[in-house]
Amino acid sequence: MKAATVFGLSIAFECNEYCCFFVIVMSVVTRFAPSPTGNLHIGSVRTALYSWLYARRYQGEFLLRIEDTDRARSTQEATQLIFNSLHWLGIDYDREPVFQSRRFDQYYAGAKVLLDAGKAYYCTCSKDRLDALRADCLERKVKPRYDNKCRDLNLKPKKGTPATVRFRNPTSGTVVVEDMVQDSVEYQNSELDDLIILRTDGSPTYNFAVVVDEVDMGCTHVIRGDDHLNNTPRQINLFHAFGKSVPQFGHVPMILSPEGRKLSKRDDDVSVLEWRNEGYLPGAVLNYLVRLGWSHGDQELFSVGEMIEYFDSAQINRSPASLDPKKLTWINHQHLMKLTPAEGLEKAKPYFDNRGIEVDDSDRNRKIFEVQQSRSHTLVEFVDKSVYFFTDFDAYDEKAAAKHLTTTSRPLLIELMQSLESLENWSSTSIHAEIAQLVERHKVGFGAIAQPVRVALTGSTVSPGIDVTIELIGQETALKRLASAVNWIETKIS
RNA sequence: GUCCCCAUCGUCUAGUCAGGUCUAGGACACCAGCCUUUCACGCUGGCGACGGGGGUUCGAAUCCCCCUGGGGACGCCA
Repeated sequence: MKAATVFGLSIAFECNEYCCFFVIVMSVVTRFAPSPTGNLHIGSVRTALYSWLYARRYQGEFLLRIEDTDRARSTQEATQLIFNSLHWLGIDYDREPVFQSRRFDQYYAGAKVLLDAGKAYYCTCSKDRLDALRADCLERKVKPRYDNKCRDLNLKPKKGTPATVRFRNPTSGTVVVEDMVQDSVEYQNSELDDLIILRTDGSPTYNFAVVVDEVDMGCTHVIRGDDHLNNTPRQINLFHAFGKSVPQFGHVPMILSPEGRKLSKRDDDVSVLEWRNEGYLPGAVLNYLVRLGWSHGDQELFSVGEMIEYFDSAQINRSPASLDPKKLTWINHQHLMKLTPAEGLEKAKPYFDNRGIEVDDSDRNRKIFEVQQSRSHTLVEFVDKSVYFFTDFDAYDEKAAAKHLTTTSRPLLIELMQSLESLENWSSTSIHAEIAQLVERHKVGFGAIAQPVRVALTGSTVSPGIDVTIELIGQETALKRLASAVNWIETKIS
């Protein structure tokens, strides 16, 4: 569909038959507009996902806008974090990102249009006066709002005189937000006041900048957190003042911490990149996030393609959802189990690198992933559980060694070592046959030999099937570790 | 304080708009059992919810009102 987006217009002009089709293709434009002031947290990522899904679902465009008008709080690092997070998740955007900090000319121009039309005015009220006004309102237990002191003064401040520009909000009537998620929400204009659109330093305020941006970027659908719902009537009035059509809004509820509290931006555990570090798969993170507040019947597991195919704003929940790390882990496990060995190995590579272990794409390594994937919830867990295939462990698990590395198991280990030494066809099948014979000869249970061997080879009592574990550890290493175990038992006795 | 939003198992949710098929379904987690050479996977079963009160109706999780609880907004932050 990318190609259609790029070539849509020219094809549309050439071919009448497809014209109508491409009008639909070009109609949806959504956007994600984070402010670069810290971690990109989970709630933001989910609104980005919903916007992206919506655009992809309707073959529209998805745009990125960095809201960095607050120079004091915006950072380069945070901007990079946004790019990295989206890139890791595979949430791609269709045009170059828009930076609000580079669009001040457009905001001035927009303000001038309103000023010239008498829809905005200069205000010379000082910050102190405004603060006092607000404090007074709070004291009188009424909604804090500007008292319109400068509204009809027709001020023309000279250069150098500090003045803000305010929007002349309608004083009567209602504004109805027709919302894709919240249905229609009605506000009285009397509840709204004349918001500042340009600060004394000339910079635009949020509610004004976004309206100019939505218009310039041609956004048709604005999907964002419901903390913006109360801003929406002001923005709608602004759209009207510009004589522009109002985009379709969709206000999605926030995401709460597992304890049901508001997520804090400072919390590291709410950053998606942290989830990457913990070994979660981007597809699984998307799957988890999409189900948080949205559903498609009883389906729990979605590929990205399915999300796009089924995503539907009508099924977005109106109530906030709490994060459940255990369900994330389960979903990640499910996605991990669907990976082919080659894919799994490739995705695990960076995590092996972190531990200084080199893994190439060999048949053996693929098989290691294959036998571990149902036992691992995350890539980190997979790597942690597989190190003994690559490097020798430092020490036996104390309890495991005490229980299984004993004088009783010693002869069995020695005997197995002998049969493995002469084994020509090194495969789990033939290894299994050797163990089976041993078990038969000594009239013991399979576990009587499997557990001591497991401890000898892996250091602990947990591993995949013992035959395949032996195979994958390799003949040379297996014999070496078996010998060490026998020695260990001897030194323990003496 | 004012305005706005929300409310089904511990959690994510289906069901709510078009009231009956809901003694409320699924999933995660938890518990028990089966499978089994350990750990997992898998399978079977169990525990577990319509916040409260009024209406409307033959019938309410579903519609209306009130209460309670939670959240948001009310910035020269975004």
